[in-house]
Amino acid sequence: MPSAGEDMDTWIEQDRTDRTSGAKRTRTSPDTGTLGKAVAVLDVVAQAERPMRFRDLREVIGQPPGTLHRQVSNLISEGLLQVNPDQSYGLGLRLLQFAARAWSGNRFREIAEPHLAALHDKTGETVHLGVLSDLEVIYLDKVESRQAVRMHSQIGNASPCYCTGVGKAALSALPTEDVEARAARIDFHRHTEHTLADAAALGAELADIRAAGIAYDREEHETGIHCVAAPIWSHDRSFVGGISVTAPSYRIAMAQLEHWADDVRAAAAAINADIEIRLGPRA
Amino acid sequence: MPSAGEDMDTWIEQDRTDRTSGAKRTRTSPDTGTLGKAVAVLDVVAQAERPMRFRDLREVIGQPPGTLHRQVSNLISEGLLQVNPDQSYGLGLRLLQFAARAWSGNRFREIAEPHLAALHDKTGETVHLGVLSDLEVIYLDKVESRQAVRMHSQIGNASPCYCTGVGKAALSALPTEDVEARAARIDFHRHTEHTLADAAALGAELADIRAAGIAYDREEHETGIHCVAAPIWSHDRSFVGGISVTAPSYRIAMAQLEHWADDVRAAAAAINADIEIRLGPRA
DNA sequence: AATGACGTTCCACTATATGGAATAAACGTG
DNA sequence: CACGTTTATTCCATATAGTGGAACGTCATT
Repeated sequence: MPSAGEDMDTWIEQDRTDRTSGAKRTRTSPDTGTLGKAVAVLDVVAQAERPMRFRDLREVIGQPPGTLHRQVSNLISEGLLQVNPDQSYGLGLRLLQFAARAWSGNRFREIAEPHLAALHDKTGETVHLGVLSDLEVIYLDKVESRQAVRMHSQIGNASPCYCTGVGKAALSALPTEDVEARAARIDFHRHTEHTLADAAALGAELADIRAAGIAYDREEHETGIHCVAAPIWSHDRSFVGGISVTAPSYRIAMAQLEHWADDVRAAAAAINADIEIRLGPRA
Repeated sequence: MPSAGEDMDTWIEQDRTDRTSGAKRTRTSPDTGTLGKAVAVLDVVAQAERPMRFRDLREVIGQPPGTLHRQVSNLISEGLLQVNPDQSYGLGLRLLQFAARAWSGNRFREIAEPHLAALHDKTGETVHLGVLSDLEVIYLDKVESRQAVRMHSQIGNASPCYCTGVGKAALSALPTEDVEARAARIDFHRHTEHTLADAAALGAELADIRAAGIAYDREEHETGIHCVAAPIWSHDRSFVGGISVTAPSYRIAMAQLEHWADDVRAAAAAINADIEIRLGPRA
């Protein structure tokens, strides 16, 4: 049993007996066979900075040309991958379609939506909804004042859990053993001078957050941006996430964030109550 | 060679010698093996109206329990699928992450963006960017006045090509043989009383559109909504799409749309020029 | 025109997905 | 509350489907 990090998979066991016994398991998930290799390709294309052509892919993936070619062909046939006019690869449009459904079909998002809107009305600042996915927070929704900044710039994006309000709030909803297991795998990159430095600092911070029911991001991810956040969770904690009110520090003082804490906490509590009702044990 | 419909796959041939010789090929893509089965599962979950539990999936997919279970397990491990608290399946968050990248990394969208904004400034109405994907239009971007309507409600969504402005514009950029091949596969559902009834009507309409360089949707998809659209394309027509200005007919008269036609055509021409420069043969 | 790099196809081989059956867990019901 | 029934999960021999080396096109480069 490799790691006890994932507890949202209790229903379906995912670790199968490791056939390739001494194989290097870098980071990527318990053997998912052909599918795993396929999404590995997608991942490379998704993560890539510069345009990736066949040769570039080959270099990163390390598969022989014949094999890679077929994998890529299949992905293209399925619409998950595209060839740009300049023969570089891009993610396929089918992923957009899937995501549109994933988003609109997401029960958490649906339930949280009105509460986010209310919170935005009350504060006038940007409100986020995010859920924890392993070591990252994925933003599911966003309500903001000026539409100038595009919604898509955030939705679906992932940020580290240890330096965001939503991330720390989400972690605070997990049992400490679980947090410790995850923390051990975190690469604590120092984004700003306020970024938490290590697992110990995170653990201490989380204790405070649990006590208060509120998490602050004090410019820990991006200089000049801070936020108040509160945790939300499903009845069995298989999902944990959070909501936050984010603002630029030059305009909104820390004191103001603290003043909003009650509203944020209340909104989160309301969401949790709704979740309990609509997704609870006896839903 | 089964069908001449897909010409955006010339670079990578996707039809492999059919091992299962007399197999029924309903509609889904030329044998993509394990991957194909996996996305078939995703598709079922995505398309599903009611919540799908294991049993429901099994019924639709028609795979034996053991097999389906492993496929589902793998999808879950990869984050492409999730189990909701009520043990129904939903699309995974990883799809959101991929989509965020697919969107921000899309060259077409990137190039078109400023032109869409300009067109919106000029008209004050909602502007769309969509690309043709087989028989459907997938919306890549949207600029609208009131932010009340959520962006996500459209982005990534697919609409039929035969009853939307963008769709008809896109088709008009394809060679007639190609259009005919696709038209033969279209199910001409009568969304409104103005919806084109069959392939012949579509063909005639497309001739007009080609001549004018402008397509109208005269409440053909949704009653009370009409639009002006113009085609855009890549140098080799491997991608075709369109941009449109959409408005409710009660507020904006047809005459006004016709008045905007020149602007729409000009914007599309500008996008095409940009594409030629930045994605052209000698990019 | 010749060279070389890159991409694609082919086919014997074997790793991997398959599905039937057996097991376990959840569910409803008398 | 125990029973039968439905639904989900595990296991394993088998065969299918993915693999990768090598041979073949194809395009750019000198």
